[in-house]
Amino acid sequence: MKEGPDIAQIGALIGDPARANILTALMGGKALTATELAAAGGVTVQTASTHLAKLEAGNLLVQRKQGRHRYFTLADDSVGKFLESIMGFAAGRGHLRHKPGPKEPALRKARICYDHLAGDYGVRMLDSLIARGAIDAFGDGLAVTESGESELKRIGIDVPALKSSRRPLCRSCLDWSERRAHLAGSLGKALLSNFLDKGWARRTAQSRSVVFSPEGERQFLALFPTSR
Amino acid sequence: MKEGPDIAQIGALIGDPARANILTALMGGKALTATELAAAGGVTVQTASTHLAKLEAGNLLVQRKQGRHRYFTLADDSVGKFLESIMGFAAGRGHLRHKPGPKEPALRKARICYDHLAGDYGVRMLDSLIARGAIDAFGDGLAVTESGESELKRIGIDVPALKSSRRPLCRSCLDWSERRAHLAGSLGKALLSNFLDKGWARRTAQSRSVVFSPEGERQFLALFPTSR
DNA sequence: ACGATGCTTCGGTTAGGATCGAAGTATGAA
DNA sequence: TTCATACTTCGATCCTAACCGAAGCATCGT
Repeated sequence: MKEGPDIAQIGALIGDPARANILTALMGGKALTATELAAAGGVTVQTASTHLAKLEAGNLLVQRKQGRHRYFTLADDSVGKFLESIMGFAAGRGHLRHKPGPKEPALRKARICYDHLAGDYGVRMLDSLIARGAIDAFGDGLAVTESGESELKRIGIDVPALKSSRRPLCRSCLDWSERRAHLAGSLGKALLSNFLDKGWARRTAQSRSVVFSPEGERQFLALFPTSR
Repeated sequence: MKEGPDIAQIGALIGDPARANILTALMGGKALTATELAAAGGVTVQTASTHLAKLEAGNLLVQRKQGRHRYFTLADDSVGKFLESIMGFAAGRGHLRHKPGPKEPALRKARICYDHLAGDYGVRMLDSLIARGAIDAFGDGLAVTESGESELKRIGIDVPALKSSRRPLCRSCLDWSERRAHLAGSLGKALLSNFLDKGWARRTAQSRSVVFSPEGERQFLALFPTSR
């Protein structure tokens, strides 16, 4: 009858629309204040405050006080991974929004998934890396090949340094819009940072979408050609 | 503001205790009737009926009419995979039941995770297969080696036949009680079926736990020794 | 045809929780 | 010190949805 962990608690936390919107907003990876999250959730600050307290009690969020602001972030990347998996599941089952907003196309093209690149461009990047043999796809898992390591070095990614971190180097992450895998893990994070540092793309203030500059887009597409 | 798929709908479905218990019961992999699920959820049949209708509308369940019975199962193995991931997350965050029931130890030792073996024994089996080189662990992914293929053949598993199915041969599945990976995928399913067919173990009627016979346990432990 | 079983639908009750206005606390700026 | 901003807590309202009793279908056995 009552077996295993209590999934109802977590489900209930995600089940409220305001909280779901708050969590979705935090998937952008940026720390946001309570007021910003209230706007994201479509509720007043009082209401948002209680929601944030509940999410924090449920260990989904952590807060960092800074002056009179309180910045909230997802508790760790396992939460982000977890939420993205729900989104993938939801998208695959037709649990889509009634009204796809104007920002939808931009989101499908390129967006941030916790700390790495997702959307069409994210999928394209991983496909391209696999096609050229820089990354080996082994069942569910991914691994950088030797040739891939030197290739990434040319782009400006120090793979051995990334390996030393406790976090997995490569992980595949199911993309809710494309329904295919994109690259997560410390390498995925490093690649996105790389693009942002080079000025190829920038994060938008309000949304999770990533906007490429014309030149950046050209470079990106040249670097990661489609095999077909 | 409103970006991406609607995770709130799914969260709400899982968020009700009765529904969560129903889903947990169905993780056993067996098709269950509405009446049985009512008992699992701790509610009357009327209430369970409305819950089941909602879960079906949310594409989490499918029903199969058979005479005057209606058998419910999880919609497909992606639902099982998804739910197990929530359980893993919940277990890791201390969202455990207040009262660990008397069946808990049995569940931790060996239980069914949708269609394959989980718990201590499930983890032990995968560890042992990896340690002897029958399965290669490659980042997140798993793959059967050539020597593993012939070894499994001796046990009675036809790996090439399993490969022909669309379903992945090996997948790692995070175990909520052990917090480590066990073997899922068509191979995981085949191994469990194999043990059941041989009479080494049997599924229990009410619970997800798997009970080994004394002789079956001896055989299993001999076949999958711990490396330490 | 008849009753028994399995399940669903209807109606009405109840409880939990989401919500916001208003007041209270903390931090920073002037 | 005084005011403004950021956030939380309190109190009260309101609404959804979970729940069960009772009645209604559907299917099986005899």
